[in-house]
Amino acid sequence: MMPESIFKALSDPTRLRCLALLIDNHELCVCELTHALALPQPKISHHLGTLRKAGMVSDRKVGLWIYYRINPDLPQWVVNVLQQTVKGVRDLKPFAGDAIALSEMPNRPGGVCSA
Amino acid sequence: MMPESIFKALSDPTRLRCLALLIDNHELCVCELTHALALPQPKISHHLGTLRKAGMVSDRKVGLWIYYRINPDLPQWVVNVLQQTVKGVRDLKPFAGDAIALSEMPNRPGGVCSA
DNA sequence: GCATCATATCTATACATCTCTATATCTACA
DNA sequence: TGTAGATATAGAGATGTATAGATATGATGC
Repeated sequence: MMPESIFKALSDPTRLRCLALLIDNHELCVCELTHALALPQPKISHHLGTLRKAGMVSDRKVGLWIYYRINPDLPQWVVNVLQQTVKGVRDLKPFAGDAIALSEMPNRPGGVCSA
Repeated sequence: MMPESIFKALSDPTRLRCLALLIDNHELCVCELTHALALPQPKISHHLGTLRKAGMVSDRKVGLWIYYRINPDLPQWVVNVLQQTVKGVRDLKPFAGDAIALSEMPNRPGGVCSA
C-alpha cells in the first residue's frame, strides 16, 4: 500500500468527513453517513467504494444495511495519522456538525452501541 | 487551512519524498533535493512551490541557494501527521534510498549541520 | 559587463477526478 | 410473485492536476 495512495484517499472532503465519523463511531451504515453529512446517497456510496478499494475501510453486510468501519488490518502508522487528524479537526467547521447530525438522527439501525 | 488541502499536498510521491527528507534534515536546498531524489530540477522546484502555496514548507534565500524547511507555523496536528508518516515509511522503497543519496552527495552547500 | 549557476515560471498536452442523474442489484416482507 | 427500501454502479460533463520543455529571473565571479 503506497503512502501517497493513503493521502489521495484522504484528500477529498467527503471521504475525510466519513473517516472522521468512523474513527469515533467504530461502525456506521451508509444511511447513517448519508444523514450525518447531508449529501446524496450515491455520492456517499461512491466515496465509500473509493475508500474500500484503497484499503482504508472494510464493510459488513447485515440484512438491508452495509456497515463500514476503519479497516482493522491498516498499518499502525496509518491509524496514527487518522487519529492525529481527527484530533486536530474534530472541533472544526464541517466535522463537528457531522457528529451532531449523526447523534440526532432518528431511527438509527442496530450498531449504535459500537457492538 | 483546509485539512483536505493538506492531504492533497501529501498525495504526490515527489512531494512526500521531499517532506520526508525535510522532516529528518530540518533544512535543505533545491539542489540537495534534486540530487537525493534524482529528478529534474524544474519538477522539484514546481512541487516545492506547491508545498509552499499549501503552507507546508517555508523558504529562505542565501546567495544562490534557496533553503526549504517544514513550515514552523504548521498546526501541531499536521506536524504529528508528518512525523507519524515518516516513522511509518522511512525504511520503505524510495524513502530509504533518498536519505542515502542525500548523505552521499558531494559538495553539499552550507546547511549540513542543521544550523 | 558577460558568462554561469540555481531556481522559478509559463505553456501545452495528457490524464485523473468529482459530481450528477439515472438505473441496476439485492434483501426483506406480504 | 411483487413491492419497497438500502445500496451500488454506469455514463456524461466539467474541473483539476501532473508532466515536460522552454524560457525568464537573479545572484555570483571574472
